[in-house]
Amino acid sequence: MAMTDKPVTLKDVADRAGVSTATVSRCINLPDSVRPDRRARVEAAVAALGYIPHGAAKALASKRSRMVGAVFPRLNSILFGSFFGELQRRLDEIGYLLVVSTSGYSAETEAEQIRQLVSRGVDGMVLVGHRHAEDVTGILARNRVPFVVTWAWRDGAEAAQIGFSNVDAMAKMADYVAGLGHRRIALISGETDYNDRAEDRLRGARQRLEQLGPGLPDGLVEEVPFDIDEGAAAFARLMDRPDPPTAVLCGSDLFAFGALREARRRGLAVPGDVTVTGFDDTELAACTTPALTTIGTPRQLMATRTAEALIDWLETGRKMRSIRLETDLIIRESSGPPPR
Amino acid sequence: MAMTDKPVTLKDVADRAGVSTATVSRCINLPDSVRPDRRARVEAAVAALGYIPHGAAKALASKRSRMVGAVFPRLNSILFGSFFGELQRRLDEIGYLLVVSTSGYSAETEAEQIRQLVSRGVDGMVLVGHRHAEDVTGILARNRVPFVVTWAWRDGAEAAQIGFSNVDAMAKMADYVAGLGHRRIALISGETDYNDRAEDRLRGARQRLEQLGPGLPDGLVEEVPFDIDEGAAAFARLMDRPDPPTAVLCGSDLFAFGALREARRRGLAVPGDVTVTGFDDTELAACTTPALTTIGTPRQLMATRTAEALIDWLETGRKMRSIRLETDLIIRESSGPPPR
DNA sequence: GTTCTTTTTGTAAGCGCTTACATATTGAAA
DNA sequence: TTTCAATATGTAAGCGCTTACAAAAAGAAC
Repeated sequence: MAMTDKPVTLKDVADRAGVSTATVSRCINLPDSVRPDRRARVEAAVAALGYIPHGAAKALASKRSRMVGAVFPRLNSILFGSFFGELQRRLDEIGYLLVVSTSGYSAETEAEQIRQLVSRGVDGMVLVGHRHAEDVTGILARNRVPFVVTWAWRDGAEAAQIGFSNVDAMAKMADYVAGLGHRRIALISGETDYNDRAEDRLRGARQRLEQLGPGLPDGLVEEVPFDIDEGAAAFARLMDRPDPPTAVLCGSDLFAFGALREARRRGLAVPGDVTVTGFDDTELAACTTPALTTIGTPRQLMATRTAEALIDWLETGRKMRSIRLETDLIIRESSGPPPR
Repeated sequence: MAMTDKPVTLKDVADRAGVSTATVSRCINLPDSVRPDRRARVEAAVAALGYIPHGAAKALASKRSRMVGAVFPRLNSILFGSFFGELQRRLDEIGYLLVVSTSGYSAETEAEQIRQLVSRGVDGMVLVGHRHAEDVTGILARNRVPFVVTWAWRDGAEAAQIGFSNVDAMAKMADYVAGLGHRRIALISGETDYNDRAEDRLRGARQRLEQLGPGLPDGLVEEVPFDIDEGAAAFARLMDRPDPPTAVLCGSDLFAFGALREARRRGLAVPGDVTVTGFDDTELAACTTPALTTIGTPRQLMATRTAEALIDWLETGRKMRSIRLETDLIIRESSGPPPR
């Protein structure tokens, strides 16, 4: 295949095809602008030499990398997996590469990662939530990197957003559980520092429960890191109270899985003794025993729309418009009336 | 901050600090080679201007992108999540960026994606399994892109590998289940086309079961796509047979989750009526009812070692040596003696 | 102070590609 | 044919950085 020992360049192709480098470049980027016979010659040369374009050179010359960056809190969890996978797939289809990094739920780290990605020359970015370190929007603006906020929704937000209202979603769940007759309702929440999704969910539950009567006293709110075992431990603490709740809302399916495990360990029936609900409707929510009542979040749709809208923005230069998506209350088996 | 409207370049920093571009470059890449006073001036200029290096230019000039590529079958599943997340985290620590794409379990697509990543200039690659399209190793070799194979182990393989033996792992499970007294044992396997992990697991089970007596007749092997629902359906087909198995080995926890769900739907007790085992020990294997007996795969360790060894290879130029990792049989509640 | 070595800095030539702009070719109309 | 517009191609100037190499400065030894 390769004639020489060094990587094949555009120039090599041009020489072999007997045309200028400009023509080869056009064959690749604007094929219609070169006459068919020449194009055929060039394509033959490309194939014969096994030419692979040099992305960095391309990016440098064209000032576009066709890379989109994303910073997620974590990757090693079922939470972001489906969103991320779909996002990657869609971007790939449109010819963009997704580069991803993680913030570990720290605003500092997130800012650092964003800087990294900007330095790598991403054309656009996908962020999670509205809350970020001070300088983030500045950096993004100064470097003209369009970005979308996902997983959240704020009315009238300046930033482009494709997401759902965490407040409303959790309120919906609170509504349902209170409607079942529960009067002592607890919440296992993710840590709310620099996490506006967790904060919104907490607020949604609290507002609605206060409105409906039961309220949500501080003692019944456990704020813990996103993790199954933490969920289990938080559930244990709640049930060890002198006045344990009859329903435990979880800010994440992850917590609910832990809670279910702990309930089983203690011989507590769900929902007979205590109702447990999740949030996210992850792949496995339907597989637990009992199957989990939870909030369905439109992760796949959110990913698809994000990819499409962001790329459109990048290609046309016209700022995308935000899209508000809806969540669903999914009632399975883990919820029921309080024990009497 | 920024004085002009355009992105800040090395030259801008150099002008402001009153030094040459070479000196600025050195401040960034070999800080020790420039005198402290000048370095301070440069650093001040960098800070004042908010300079962010241009990755593409850097890559073009230095012929190193500090990017590592990875192609996974899928991303939107719990299977690769923990491996991937850890890999990303480790690479980031060492200053490398992970760019990832998916093959959808197709060799064609995988080759395409690898070409893409090579074109993007990745310095190294992480692949899953040993089986790839024809030209893959050629492309990688010609472009001098070192790569590691993960999730699998082949004695004497030429490629660098960090993984475990899927054959041995599944044999271990077969051993255990046969030892429990089962004589009709079925297997729900992932599709084996272009998937040597699934193939190895199938082979491991078959070899060992033949050796031990029960054997693994074709009728008791369901080969389906990696998916919970497919697992449930396969389990249903197996149990609908006139002579249903007393134990169902699953080639993935995913299948097992589906099987458990279907068993519950049918009122089958696990393990009373039928034993179900998984593979991978995903986060949730301990949370199902009954908790899943499965094979623990060293995903985190594999990720850590992969990152370290690959980067070492890239930096020193000395080919890394392969590392064989071990799997564990994890016995929980979903397995027991056959009904009598 | 000299002289010679060592360290620090600057100069400038690319890295592989895109893209104005200039030039050449084509084909239709006259 | 000739003429002119339209189209296709080539020329060459960068894109922002790294890095030989050359030049200058600093330090050591005398």
